[in-house]
Amino acid sequence: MGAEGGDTLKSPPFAPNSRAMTLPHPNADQISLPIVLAVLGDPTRLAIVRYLASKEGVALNCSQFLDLGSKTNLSYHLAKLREAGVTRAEVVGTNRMITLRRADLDARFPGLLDSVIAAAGEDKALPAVGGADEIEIQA
Amino acid sequence: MGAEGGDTLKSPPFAPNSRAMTLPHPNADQISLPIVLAVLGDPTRLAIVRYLASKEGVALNCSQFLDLGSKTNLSYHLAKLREAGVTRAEVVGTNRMITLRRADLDARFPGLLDSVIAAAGEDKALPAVGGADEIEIQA
DNA sequence: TCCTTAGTTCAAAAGTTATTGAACAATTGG
DNA sequence: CCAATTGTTCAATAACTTTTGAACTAAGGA
Repeated sequence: MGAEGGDTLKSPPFAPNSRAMTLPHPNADQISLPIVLAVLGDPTRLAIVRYLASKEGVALNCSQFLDLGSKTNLSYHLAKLREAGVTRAEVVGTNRMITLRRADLDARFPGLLDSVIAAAGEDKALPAVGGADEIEIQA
Repeated sequence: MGAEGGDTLKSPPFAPNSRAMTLPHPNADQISLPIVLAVLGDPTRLAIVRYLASKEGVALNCSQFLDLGSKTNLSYHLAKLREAGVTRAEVVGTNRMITLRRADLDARFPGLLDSVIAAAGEDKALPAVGGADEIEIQA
């Protein structure tokens, strides 16, 4: 991945967050540029971000991305995105409702997310989330 | 690095370019977003790009970056940047004159380079060329 | 309660990337 | 020509990252 991304799936260096119910996220000022770039530099994760951007305002659960990989593999990639500060995951029952951290990213790295999303939209080589059965749950 | 970057230091999938005198570069339409992001997601390479941006218009040779790593290591990172299409390296004598491929990057990914450079400029954790990162030991 | 759905964790295997030093090649200045 | 300068290549190794399946937890519905 390049930039050292911390522990991934180990004891969080982030918020207090004990006794599970929320997942660890960096706060805005802890978001690192090289880590964000490295995390976005993976086609699966870039495809996740592109899809999230295309549904902005809607919180999606992990199963929405099953076209992009196995359940286990998505769990891994979604954790990377969350730990890098690119996405936020809110626990709702057995679901993780996932959103882009647009405001935080725009504040830290103005223009970056927009240019990445626009360019990703043009990228024919990226894997895509197929337009089949979509169960969107409103925020 | 994430995105599959091709062979690196092997037979070029790019231009004809036989019998060394020019180095292999992708042309603009071959530049891939995930590969560029993955390549920029390394602190050393991001520092190289930041420094190139700070000297835009000037072609720098590899030795300029020696603060960021060993000669061999820089050769490796500069090859990655070149192969991803982020930089151009022109052979001039024993030197490789290195420039940012700003026009090509702006054409392919509008706004991306500017936002990365601006954000990298704010990043206190990145290694620096001008000695800002150096620990000076007194005699 | 039992079953299903949603997602995580673990450990192993595979694959990639980064770093190193020694050896090399090409150019240029003395 | 010789030596210095510039940078590449090679092979080894270290250090990650990604992918996988099996086992697991937690919540919610029948």
